[in-house]
Amino acid sequence: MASSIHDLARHLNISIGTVSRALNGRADVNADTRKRVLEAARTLNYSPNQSGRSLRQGATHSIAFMLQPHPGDQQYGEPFFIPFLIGLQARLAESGLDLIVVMGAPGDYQQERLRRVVETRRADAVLLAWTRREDERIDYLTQAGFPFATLGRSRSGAESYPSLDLDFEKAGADAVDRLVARGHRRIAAVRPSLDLNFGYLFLAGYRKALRRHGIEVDPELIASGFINEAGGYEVTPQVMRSKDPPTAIIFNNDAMALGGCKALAEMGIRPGHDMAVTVIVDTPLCRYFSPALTAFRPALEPMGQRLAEMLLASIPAFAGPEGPRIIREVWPLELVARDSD
Amino acid sequence: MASSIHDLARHLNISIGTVSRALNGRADVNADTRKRVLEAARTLNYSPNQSGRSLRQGATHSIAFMLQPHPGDQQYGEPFFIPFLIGLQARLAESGLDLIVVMGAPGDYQQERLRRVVETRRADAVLLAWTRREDERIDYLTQAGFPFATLGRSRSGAESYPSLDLDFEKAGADAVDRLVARGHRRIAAVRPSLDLNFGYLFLAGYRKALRRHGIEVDPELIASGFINEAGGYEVTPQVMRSKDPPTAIIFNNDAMALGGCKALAEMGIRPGHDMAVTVIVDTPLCRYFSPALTAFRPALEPMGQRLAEMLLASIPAFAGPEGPRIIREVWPLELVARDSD
DNA sequence: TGTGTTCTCGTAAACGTTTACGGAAAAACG
DNA sequence: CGTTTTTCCGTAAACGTTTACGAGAACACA
Repeated sequence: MASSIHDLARHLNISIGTVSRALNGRADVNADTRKRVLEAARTLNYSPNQSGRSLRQGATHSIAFMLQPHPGDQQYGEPFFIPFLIGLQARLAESGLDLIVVMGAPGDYQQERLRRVVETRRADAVLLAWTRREDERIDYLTQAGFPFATLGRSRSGAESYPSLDLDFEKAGADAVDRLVARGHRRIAAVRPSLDLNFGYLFLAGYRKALRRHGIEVDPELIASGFINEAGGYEVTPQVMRSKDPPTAIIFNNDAMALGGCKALAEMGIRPGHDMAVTVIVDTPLCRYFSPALTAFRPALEPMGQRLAEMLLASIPAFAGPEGPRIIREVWPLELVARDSD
Repeated sequence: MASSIHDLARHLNISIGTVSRALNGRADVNADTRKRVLEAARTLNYSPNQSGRSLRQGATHSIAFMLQPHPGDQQYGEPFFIPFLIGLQARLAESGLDLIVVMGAPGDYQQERLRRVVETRRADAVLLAWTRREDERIDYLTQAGFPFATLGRSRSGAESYPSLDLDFEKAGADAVDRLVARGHRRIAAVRPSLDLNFGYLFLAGYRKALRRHGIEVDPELIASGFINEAGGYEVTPQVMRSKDPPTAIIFNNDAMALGGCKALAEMGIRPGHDMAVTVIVDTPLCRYFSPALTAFRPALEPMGQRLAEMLLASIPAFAGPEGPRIIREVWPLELVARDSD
């Protein structure tokens, strides 16, 4: 059924060593022989068995992407990851790498699955998303000496790994700037309760910008909840109970924003009329919601491509001739003004 | 760094054969030895190298999911697949299988990528989505004798493979029934232009139900376009040009519905007031659109789980003691009544 | 005690590659 | 022509497993 390199060698009456060298583009093989080998490979429909290569080379030619669910989140950051995956996979495929997607039950934080991937050498490197402020996965991987990169920053691991993140701090500040310019002074912030790093960055930018405008940061206007619709629905009323309620709310997540808008609607408050609403990470949902939500949009597909590149550049086996490099980048979020503010 | 079975054997002063047998739960190993081996494996942090197992066993312990993009579709059926993937991966993980996600550039129909997966024996089986009426991928896989299952039916391959599909025919009919019951007689249908099988099924149900109600099927009320927002936006006006325009439109896809609603809005037609709108496959977008779109909802996560089960049941190596079975199922879509009809 | 059976384990081959090594032939050079 | 270099290829080991086979020991039974 499956033709092996032996079949090919027998068919050509040469040794398997030569066949392998010809196929792998090594220099020490006659040009004519190489041509014959390549041709025979095509007609015999031969392609090398991956398991064989992996075993011999000690490389699996695949990358594991750990899709990290949260407690209380049933959606896995739903619309966010698909375009990212598209870019990621496209770039990996260029280098002949496959993408293994690993998910887990919400709440286990995937340490177990991660260990399994690493210990069974199932992938040559892993990609982490939803980085936390202190991230034990990063500690584990650095300590194990396993190649990895992250989508998002963290305080763990001494920045000795490639990472690509969005500039949530600037987005938070930009959101405040825009609202202030439109006359708002009482601006609330709704963010995830977990120690997700982007939540901290967002809040830092929010605070900094308020201070820059001479506006006092009011703890009553800051709420945190589960990073999903229910979370937004639950905590948004908190900021409305302030004696001096906000005239604008910045949500750190699309799902929380949708839940928040539902809560607002039940209080008779209409986003875009009675309340300015801004969302930090744009998704299709923001666009189709009514009113369409002003949001900050990431370039997800290019991000996927770029992170794949960065990961590859950090691995000696895949890096170019100039050797492996650790690249860390922070990408901007682009304002998409719509009807909600 | 990585401990192999040899290290374990040396440490225990027994042969690697015994270690392997102990680890794999074979019968011919002393209970005491087995205990010692398992304990040592734990302390030495040993887990078997996947490439080694794969090579020896001729099985990769992974399943490839071919995410099929369409020409003109940049979204890869975006929100649809994430919950499906969650269920799929969860079930596969239970059996120790990894999930490889393969995407491709839109338009190439992925034959090339599929061949690569099959020929390099990168996965033990593949999973196809977006099945077409006549699907060359199915023909290729059956002819190659490669295990696979499909999300969706097809006319190809003589039904000799497991498949899980949604009952688009019944959904199409139910949608018509509901609209007729609400007094509509001029009901339009907007469907994808490609030979996607679910488009045929939907249209068949639509036609059948109309006839059952004694309503003539008017070709002017049926339009097809690219299965994305732009496609819906482009072709929806066609059905409005009829001398006797529709009072209701059934969209076969959420993205097309959104595009269609945009076109309607530009004509001053408000879904839910001047026009009843129904969508066959519900997504979060339908829920948050304004007006919220009445839609038929699939149970995506259970579907993922079930299809994984069905695929495993069809593979001798993974099937239970009663041997491999080909299972084909059709699941219902559940009506979610909202504000658009 | 002799024979047959059962338990348990070691030996070694095999899976399909890649690659270090060495050697024969050809080419280059004096 | 003799020597050195280059070109090309075959040999065989290695990667880490699993497993067929056989053998020794222990046991059961007559």
